[in-house]
Formats: sequence, C-alpha cells, structure tokens
Amino acid sequence: MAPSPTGPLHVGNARTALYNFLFARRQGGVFILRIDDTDLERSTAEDEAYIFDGFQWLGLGWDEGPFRQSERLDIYKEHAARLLAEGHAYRCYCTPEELAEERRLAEAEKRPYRYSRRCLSNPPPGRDSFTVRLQMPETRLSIEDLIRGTVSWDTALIGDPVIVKSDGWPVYNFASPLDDALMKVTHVIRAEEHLSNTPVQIVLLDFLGYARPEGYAHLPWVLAPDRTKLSKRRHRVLLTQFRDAGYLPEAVVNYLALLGWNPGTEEEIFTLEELVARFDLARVQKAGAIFDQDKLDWINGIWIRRLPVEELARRLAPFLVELDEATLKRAAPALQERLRTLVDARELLTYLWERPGPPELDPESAERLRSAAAALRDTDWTPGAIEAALERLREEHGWTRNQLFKPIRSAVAGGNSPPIHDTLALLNKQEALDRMLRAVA
RNA sequence: GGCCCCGUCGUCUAGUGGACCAGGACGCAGCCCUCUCAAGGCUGAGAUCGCGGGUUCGAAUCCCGCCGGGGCUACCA
Repeated sequence: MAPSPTGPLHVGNARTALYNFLFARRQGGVFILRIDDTDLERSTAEDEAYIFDGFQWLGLGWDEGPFRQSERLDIYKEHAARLLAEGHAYRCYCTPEELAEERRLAEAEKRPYRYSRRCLSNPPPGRDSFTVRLQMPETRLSIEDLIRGTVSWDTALIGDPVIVKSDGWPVYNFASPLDDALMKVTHVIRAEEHLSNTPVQIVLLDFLGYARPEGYAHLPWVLAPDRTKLSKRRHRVLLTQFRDAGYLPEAVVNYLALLGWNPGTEEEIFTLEELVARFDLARVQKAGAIFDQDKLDWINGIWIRRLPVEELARRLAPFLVELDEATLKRAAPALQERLRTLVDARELLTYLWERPGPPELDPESAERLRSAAAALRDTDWTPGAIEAALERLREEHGWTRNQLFKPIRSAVAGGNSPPIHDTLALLNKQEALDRMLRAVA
C-alpha cells in the first residue's frame, strides 16, 4: 500500500488500504507501507501522520515500512541514468510554454496530441534545465487484471512520458513501479484511476529488466450520492471525521469491505479476521459504488450492540465528558440497544447534566407524579428497586405504564431517555425527587 | 478528440444460457411488541437487468452497434 500524503486519509484510500491488507493477509504475504511523497510541493508531515493514525485506528498493521520515496532519490537517479545510457530515455529541454503550444496546435488541428520528440533528435542548444522522457516503443501490451480481466493497449498511441522532473525528482509513474519491483511487490492493488498508467509502468519495468508484478487489481471508485467523486468540502469522507462522529473502527472496516466486495453469501457482518478469511479479489465489483451513510449507521449500531458493556462504556467516555466513569458503566447497558453512533448517547443522557424545563401536566398526571415521588422516597436507588416500587404503585391504582411513566419522564428528563427505572437510577436520588416535586409545585 | 474502464430495485449487491415474470441487505411504508427512544419480529412497495439489434427452443447472462458515466492523455498521484 502506497498512499500519498497530499491530503488527509479519506474513505477511498482507506478502502484501498483495507483490500491490500486483506489480500496480503489472506495470501500469508507481507503488507508493506510506503509513502509516495515525490511531490514535494503537496506532501506534508501532517498528512503523513494522518495515514499512520488512520491505519492504526482501523487495525491495519503493516509488516514492513514505512518507506518514504523522498528518502530514495539516489535509487531513482541511478535508474534514470541507466535508462538514459541504454537509450530508453532521453533528455527533454522543451519549456512548459513550448509544450503547451504543441498541445494547442494539435488540438486546433483536431489530431490526438503526443509529444513531438523534438528533443530526441535535435534538442535546442544552450539550455540546461531538462526533464527525462521515456521513449515509448511501438508494441501491444496487456495485463490480466484480477478484477477486470484482460486489458490491453497500443503503446504507439502513448506520448513519451516525463519520468524525471526538471527538479530531479521522479514522477509517480517512474518511482512507483520501480519501488514495487525493488521491494518485491507481487500484487499491485490500487484505484481505478491508475489503470491507464499501467502500460507506461510496464514499459519501464521491461526496459530496466525487472519482472512485472504477478498481478494487478484496479479497484472501482467510491462515489458521493450524486455519483461524482467524493469531495472533502461537501462530504464527510475523512477517517477522523468518522471517528469524531461516533463510528467504531470495526463498523467502518466492515462497511468499507462490503462497499465493492461481497462474500458470495448473505452474511454481512464481519470482523477484520473474518474478512481476511473470506476476502477474494475475484469478487470485487467493477463499477463504482456510492458511499451510503445509512448503511454505515446500521452496521455501526450492530457493532455497538456487539461490544461488551464495559468496553462500550470506555468508548463512550470521550463523547460524554460530563459523566464520570461509574455513571458511564451504569448507563452503558441501557444505552447499548439505542445507539447507532456513540454521539447518539448525548441526546439520551443530556438530562444528567442539564435540568429540563418545567413540564406541562394535566391534573391527573400531576397526581400520579406526586404519588410516584412519595413512593420513591423510601426506595433503594437501584433500577430493580425503582422498577418494583413503580410497578406496585401502578397496580395499586390501576394505572397503565404510560400514564405513570410519562409524567415522570417529562419531569425528570424532559425528552427521550432510557427506560424509566434506568433514567431515575442514573440520576442522583435527591435530584430526581426534587425534579419530580418541582414539577407539581 | 485519442486510448482505456464501467452500466441489475433510491443505495450496496446476488446472478457466469433454463431452478429469475430477477434473490438478499440498507433505507422507506404498514403491522406486532412496547413507559419515551431504540432494539427485535412479520408484511409490503420498489428493477421492462442503460438502449437497439442479433445468436439460441430459451439471454440479465454470448455477439454487434449505440447511448450515458468515469479515468488517462501533467515537469499531480
């Protein structure tokens, strides 16, 4: 896996990373993390930190690395020199303006643009700034893509690509396949946008005498609801955003795995380990998939319910900073089947740190509330005792649960809250009784 | 423009010539359960399989054409 630190990790990168991880583990192979940071302008340390962070959060541990391309310049220089010496590449002294002019002309004449190769035969003299271009051969190439099957190209149709920029740094199409070969990468699993880059990379490998990867797999896009590319501005796409919004890494992994892949059975809920056991590139989808927040929410709810309660309490802590650990532990069981995200808990428990406004009560409700307060005064402050006391009271008067609980809830919590005995027990006893009495005062 | 990829319910998908007048899941609607909110159970609506030809006794599945979307065509990755 070789992400570029040119922006925070988003769900598309994360899914590519996941599929790489699953494939590597499934094969019993080695999962390598390489940082493709040859674009010095756009790469930042902050974005690199996001990558480590994101991988860690999702539980995608790498076996080797991280390697950084920015630390391997000598290797690229050496290989570029070899290509030059062996006549597979040449220096190009054309200025960006000249190239733009060539391109403009081709467009005006409605012919497909390809670099003219001027510098191959007679470079303009007296210039010292140059790029290195790969001299594309005229041949037919094909790969067996693990997802798409046979894909082939006529390399004569591809213009000589720049492989070394005038600042001496290699471009992606040079550094990436070269490093793959040097690092003995067997399978290149990456986003669909790279499919068209493959022939250039193969030509390069062939010239250098390095073996082509055993397999390629080009993954389909992850799209926004309008089928456009995900945008950081308009959509929630950053891993950190999901974490902050109360999503579990288990759920994100599970959902991402299903976004473009299925096990061929009707099962949908998987741990990382279970995914490793089932994953198969041949079952990856070819078409782009829209990221569906609703389905993620559903899966997140399932994973919340699968957590041991103590663990749920721990994960809830950052989202309920108003509450102490003991309260969290007591609240967790009642919360568990009511949450789709961890932040949902705030809505149900706000009453614990904020007094609700005075409820509107009809005379009968007020009377029931008064009775409840009286009955509860001498009750042990545990959910079980409270429930028993209220049930006794209810039977005594022939009230329905709704008749009795509704006024209590509105006096104590205001809006929605956990089952009434939990709602009460979680609150300090005196405070709960005060709220009830204040409502009927 | 050239080359390449893609196209099944709103969404994720099953489907590789007959068991498909297309199955599952999310979402949606209704019912049940129920102290609010959920969770859970049941039922339902929802796809002329992008379009048009062809092959075949038979096509979502094979072939051809078209349309639509996307990528590459950068001294980004």
